[in-house]
Amino acid sequence: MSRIVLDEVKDFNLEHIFDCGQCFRWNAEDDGSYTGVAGGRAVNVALSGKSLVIDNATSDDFEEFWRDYFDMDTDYGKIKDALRAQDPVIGKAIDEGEGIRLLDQEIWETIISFIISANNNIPRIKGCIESLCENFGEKIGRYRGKTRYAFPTAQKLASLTTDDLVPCRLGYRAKYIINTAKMYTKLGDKYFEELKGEDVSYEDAFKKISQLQGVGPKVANCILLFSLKKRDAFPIDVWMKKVMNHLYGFEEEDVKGMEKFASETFGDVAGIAQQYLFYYMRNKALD
DNA sequence: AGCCAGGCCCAAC
DNA sequence: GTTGGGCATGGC
Repeated sequence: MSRIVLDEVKDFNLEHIFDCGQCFRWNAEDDGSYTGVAGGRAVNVALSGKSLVIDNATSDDFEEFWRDYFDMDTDYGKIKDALRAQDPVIGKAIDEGEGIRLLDQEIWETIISFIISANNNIPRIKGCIESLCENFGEKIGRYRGKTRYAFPTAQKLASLTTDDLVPCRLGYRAKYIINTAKMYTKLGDKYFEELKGEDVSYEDAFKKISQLQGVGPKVANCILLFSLKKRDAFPIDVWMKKVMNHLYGFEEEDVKGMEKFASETFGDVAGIAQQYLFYYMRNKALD
């Protein structure tokens, strides 16, 4: 079984990366490593000292997929310094989740995952997604004692009815998923992939993604941030409302004010700031 | 037991 | 353009 090792990894903490709410298919092992599936590849990721070990991956896999997935070519140290310099308050949130990185996730999977996330809790979101994969995803093979499945394709989900999705316990989201699958296959992969481009603005991508059923402002911002490389996207959910109230004194209903503040203070890396803040609020026992 | 969860849709202002 | 009720399901 192949594995690859990267030395001298910086600004990289597995718990911070996988537990900051951006992804749902990674699970911690007893030894602190994480096992998950992305890009149709099942791997285990471990950090030993400053070395990142990706098990069940080749160097070709790394160059083709994992390098971008883990955003290895971005200097988070520089971003964190800039955020601290810009705002005195965010430092303690950064301290709490200093090893967060924004994963570059697949668009289709991210769209569906965050439609499922609406008015839902994280353990149940993960369960729904795994169920979707086991029922309708392509079998990848056995790895570490379990059969692993890819995320189901848009074509596959577009061919289903809400009755087919009953075992996944998606509730009222099932029809959104099927309608969005149909819309996605109609528009085509390319339509969405192009939204990743630096020449596509946040506003343009936001409007296009918001056409999908089940995608409101919050979900759209998550899709933009986690799969369309729009690092200025600043998703505001109930946890963000809490932390923005706690750290900055915003009224929890003042979403507009929070967005304005984020844009003015954190600028084109507002989404990265958002990740530190979200992680801080969810994991830190507040005073 | 009852409130809540990474909100959205849709109708009614 | 904004506001509010309704919403499947199950975690805690």
